[in-house]
Amino acid sequence: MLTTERHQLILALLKEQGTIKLQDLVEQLQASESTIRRDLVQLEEMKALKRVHGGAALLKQKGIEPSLNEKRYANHLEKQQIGRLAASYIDNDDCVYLDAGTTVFEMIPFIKEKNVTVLTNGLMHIPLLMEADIKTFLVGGKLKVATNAIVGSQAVQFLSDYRFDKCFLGMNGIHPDYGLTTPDPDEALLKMRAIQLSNKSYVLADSSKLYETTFAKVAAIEEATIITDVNDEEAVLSLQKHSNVKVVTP
Amino acid sequence: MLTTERHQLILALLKEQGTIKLQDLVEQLQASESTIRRDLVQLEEMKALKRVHGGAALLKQKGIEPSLNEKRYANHLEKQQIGRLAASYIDNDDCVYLDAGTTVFEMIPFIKEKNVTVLTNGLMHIPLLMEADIKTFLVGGKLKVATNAIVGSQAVQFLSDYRFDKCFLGMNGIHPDYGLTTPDPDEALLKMRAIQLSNKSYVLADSSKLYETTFAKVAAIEEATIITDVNDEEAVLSLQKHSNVKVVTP
DNA sequence: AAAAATTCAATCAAAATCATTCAAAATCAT
DNA sequence: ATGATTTTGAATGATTTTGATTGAATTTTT
Repeated sequence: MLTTERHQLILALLKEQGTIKLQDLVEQLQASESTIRRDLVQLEEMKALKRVHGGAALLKQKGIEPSLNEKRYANHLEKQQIGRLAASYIDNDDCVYLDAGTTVFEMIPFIKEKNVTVLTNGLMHIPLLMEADIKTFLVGGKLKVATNAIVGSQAVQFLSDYRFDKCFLGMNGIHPDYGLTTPDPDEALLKMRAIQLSNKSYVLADSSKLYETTFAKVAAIEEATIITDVNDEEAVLSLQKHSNVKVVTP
Repeated sequence: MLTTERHQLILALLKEQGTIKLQDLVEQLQASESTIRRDLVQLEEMKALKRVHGGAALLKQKGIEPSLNEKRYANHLEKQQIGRLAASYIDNDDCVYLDAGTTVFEMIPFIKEKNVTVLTNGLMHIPLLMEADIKTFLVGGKLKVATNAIVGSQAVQFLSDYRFDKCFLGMNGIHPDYGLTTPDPDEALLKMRAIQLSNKSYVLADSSKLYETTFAKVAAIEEATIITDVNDEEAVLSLQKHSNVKVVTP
């Protein structure tokens, strides 16, 4: 195996798992311990990873990919289906805003229309957007480490210079009375502004978020189309009295 | 087989696989090792691929860390020393601009002062900045895939709302007559604006960039302190007549 | 706190790959 | 047909990478 290939594999495995043992690398790459040690030394020099006793770990990259716990989350399939349906609402030549949600992340590989322009505040989306050859703009502002998202007043102001055909937002609470809510006030401001600037707004949320409420109000429930999965038919029917709800099924 | 045919086949195989061994090419093209080596040398000269030990790789592979796309971590040790000296110019509470240069990347781990705020347009810097717990803002604008940098008029405008104690810039050409230059006009505009908005400007460049000129003018040479390594003592002395030059030695 | 186990870096020989050189073969121009 | 030029493949010495070994360092266990 070429050295370059080994390095790429090492980083791919590391991205999956967050940390990895040297012995695991020896087995999976079918190379000697000495070779893997040299590889890790070189990758550390290039600041692509950091060495720990017995192996290697990713640099602190919270949220670069959906958190490892969340990636293993039972709702992953549902999120993919929500993502697929969401992407189907995008047309050729659309300008869309994608916020930093994990379900929004799932929709990116399904975006197949031509000449789509994306503005996003989610750094975790960048590799997929590049992979999909989608023309991408990034919101400017403060980096929020916990979610690898761009937030803050500068971000809101940056956003205000644009308009979108559609926006796609993650949300943590969707309630007929309390509206659309999210835990973080900074992100709530951005989501609110994105809705104001878009012709159509979509909220992507799995059913666990329905009839939940979190800290910061984003908008009234009527202001966005909810894309969710089936959980409780009655609950969805009840929600539909207040909002346009699109449901995916497994 | 005609040389041209072989070249096309080599590139086709490479597009499929991302990397390929020289021995595989010998087998698949039914040509000698010497011939294939010459082919790879020529294709590299044409910048159609890059050679790695034992074979070849695509120049830019989607999803691969930008820092891994260099054949060897070119001038790595020198860049680290330049980076270390550059970081030593940062004081507590400084607001600094870091552009998307590879030598600028090297300085991040050496930033130890307290309460430093960084604004950057280089996405490759994000993991290191997070690792170093540095308060980070990101420029807003268009994503330039080739360098993983934010560029464009929006980026220049975003920058214009800030001021910096210091800025640290990569540069490809440093010449007493033609000034500071870089290949890409979009990036040149950003660098120019950064210099205008900073109390002190530093250019980080290894000696291979001295007395070189590239396409787009950024500023006159007097407008920044050059941080470089020793290459030719006379050349450095001559440069010092025009600009403040700081030299690192191995 | 000490011993045992595990992991680490350094070193070195072997293997693999590299660039250079040169003669032979193939192609081109006259 | 012939001489000139280009391309090819083999040989050789130089360089790089790999894997094994060993003593040192670190972590785990008692």
